[in-house]
Amino acid sequence: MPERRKRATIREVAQATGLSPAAVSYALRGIQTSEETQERVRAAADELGYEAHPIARALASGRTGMVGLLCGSLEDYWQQSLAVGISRSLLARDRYALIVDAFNDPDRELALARQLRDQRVDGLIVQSLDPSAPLWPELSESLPVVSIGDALHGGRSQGEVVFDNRRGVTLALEHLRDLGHRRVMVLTPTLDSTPDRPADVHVNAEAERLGLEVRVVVAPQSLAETTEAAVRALRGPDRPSAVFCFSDSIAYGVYAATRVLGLAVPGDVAVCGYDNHPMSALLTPPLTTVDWDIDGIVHSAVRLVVDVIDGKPRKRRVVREPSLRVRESTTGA
Amino acid sequence: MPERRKRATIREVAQATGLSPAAVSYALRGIQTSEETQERVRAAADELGYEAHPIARALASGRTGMVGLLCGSLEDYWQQSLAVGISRSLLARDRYALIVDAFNDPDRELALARQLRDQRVDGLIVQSLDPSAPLWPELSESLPVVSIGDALHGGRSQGEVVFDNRRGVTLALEHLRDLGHRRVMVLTPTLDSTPDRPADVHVNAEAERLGLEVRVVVAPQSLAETTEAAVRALRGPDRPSAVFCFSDSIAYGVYAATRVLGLAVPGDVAVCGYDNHPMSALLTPPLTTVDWDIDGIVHSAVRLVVDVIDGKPRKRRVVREPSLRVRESTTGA
DNA sequence: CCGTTTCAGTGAACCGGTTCAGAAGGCCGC
DNA sequence: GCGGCCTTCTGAACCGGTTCACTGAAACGG
Repeated sequence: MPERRKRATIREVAQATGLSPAAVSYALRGIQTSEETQERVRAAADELGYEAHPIARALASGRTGMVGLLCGSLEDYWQQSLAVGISRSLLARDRYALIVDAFNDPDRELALARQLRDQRVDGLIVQSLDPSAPLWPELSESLPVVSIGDALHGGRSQGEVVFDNRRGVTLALEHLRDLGHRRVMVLTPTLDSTPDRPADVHVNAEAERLGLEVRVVVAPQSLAETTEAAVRALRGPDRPSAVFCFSDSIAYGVYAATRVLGLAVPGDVAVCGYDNHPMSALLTPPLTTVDWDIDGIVHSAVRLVVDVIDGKPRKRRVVREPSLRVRESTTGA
Repeated sequence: MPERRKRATIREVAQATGLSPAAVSYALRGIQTSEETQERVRAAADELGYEAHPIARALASGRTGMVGLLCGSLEDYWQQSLAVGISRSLLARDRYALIVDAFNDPDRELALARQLRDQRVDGLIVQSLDPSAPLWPELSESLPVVSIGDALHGGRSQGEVVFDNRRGVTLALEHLRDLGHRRVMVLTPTLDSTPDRPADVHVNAEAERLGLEVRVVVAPQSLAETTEAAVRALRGPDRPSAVFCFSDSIAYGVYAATRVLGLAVPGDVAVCGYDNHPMSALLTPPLTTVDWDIDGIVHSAVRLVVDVIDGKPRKRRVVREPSLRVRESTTGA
């Protein structure tokens, strides 16, 4: 085990400048001291190679400079991008992200939330699997919690970045209707308990409004299973003329199914996705999909949590609107 | 700003049990105390809702339980998967990853490495942009450093997970030769300073050995530019019969180029990638590519760094071998 | 039976900052 | 000339654990 080089402490800087440790502490943070003293302290600190010890600072001040990021599942491209973006964005604000993955297990999610609190993160960004869990209100009282995707029920969390999924559904279905489709199949990850994608309710309402005949089908997790399910659904004589998938990866399964069945996209069946995965532009044909502006979401979430941590009053709730990326999987070449 | 609920300290547990704080500290870690005392202490701790304070522990013991992960660029799918995997793997060992992104800037990389050291991470996993930087030897002396992808020059880092890229090149080129190709174009991200993908040197040597005529072309960063470059390269009369891309995303650009030019894959031109991005199996046609077993790499790196931190003697160097995923982009349907 | 180990537990120092109450000095107005 | 206020700085407590040197007692060995 390598030996850590001993670094200068604040007391040594104090000794070098003839000041008290307290004065040095203040001076280094630029408060409660004269310009001249600050200058002198900085010089001495540089001289000695002094660097603040974040751990000691955290213990004394109660803030760690770390923000917990609790993800439902990092398997998911979407959450992965979010995690990476948030990590970068926090770093730009001199904070670190502690990224943690619940592996799609709500129990584990709650355990990890506690664990992060015990790690003394300054705040928490969470895209919850189970926003109604009783832990959230409790947690929100002891540290700033910002939720992404859906408000945490019951707890008045300190911030929310909400996706307007209804708008996303509307965009996709209107697009399909405008292209003349009447019979649309909707493939959704799960029907219930995906609070951020309330497919069943809103899809049916919108379909009614637009005069569409929809059939909602649950897609399994894996690509292979999704492909099978799509093959079954597209084989019958009452094949829909368009498929709306509630995630791009489901759409990939549909693409695979069309290959199996020898169907042309969009000639025999139009396909519309949800997420705008970068890969979706590269498929043959490129996939029409609902785009979510990840950067904007990241920015909102980080800004919310940081402002709450810093005690700045902030708008508590940000709603992000999706847009539709129209490509050839619905319009043809 | 929400008020943090005050939690029980070790001294309160000591008071409750009539022991000294030191005894409680020992008992909770199961050392230096009798079974019976440990039991009593645990009971009292549960009673009081005591949870260890990681920050205080870190300050006193000098270990934070955090491992820094320094990535060259999280833009890259490859590094993103690695980061996510490492983060999960560390979590499973009760440690946290501090993920940090250098945005492809070697200077920033070094600054971040220092910053992580100052954050007192217990160890560092790094996929360096610049393994020859003079900082590495210095850093390796003050904390465990494990490099992924290429050994850190000069510094005897505490561990290395090395990719056998030569083997990857060999696999791909042999595969193409076996299919009868003679004129192969190689698309590589950059010629120099990609130590983990020493394309130019080894490609030429292997091509010679296999009797292939290769042309090495540098692919730009973005997909659009890559597509343009590929269009230019594939348009001329001396079009190669196969393209070997040093990353799957470059291959995506080649796919786009073949669409522009109306070329059939693999009929007019066979394409082989490198990385085995999950999406590559979904393209039309599915992409033949060199696969790297990310889980294995993750596991090796985490194991190395954790063992060094824990002072366990370990094999210092692990070499990972790639395998070839043969799909239709070279063999046809 | 007495000297030597081992074991369980104690007290105090320590990790390296922050923060609070208070003191010294300078400046102000009256 | 004096009370009051502001600025700058100090001393000491504190954050909440860990660890080291040491003690008393029990176990052990010859």
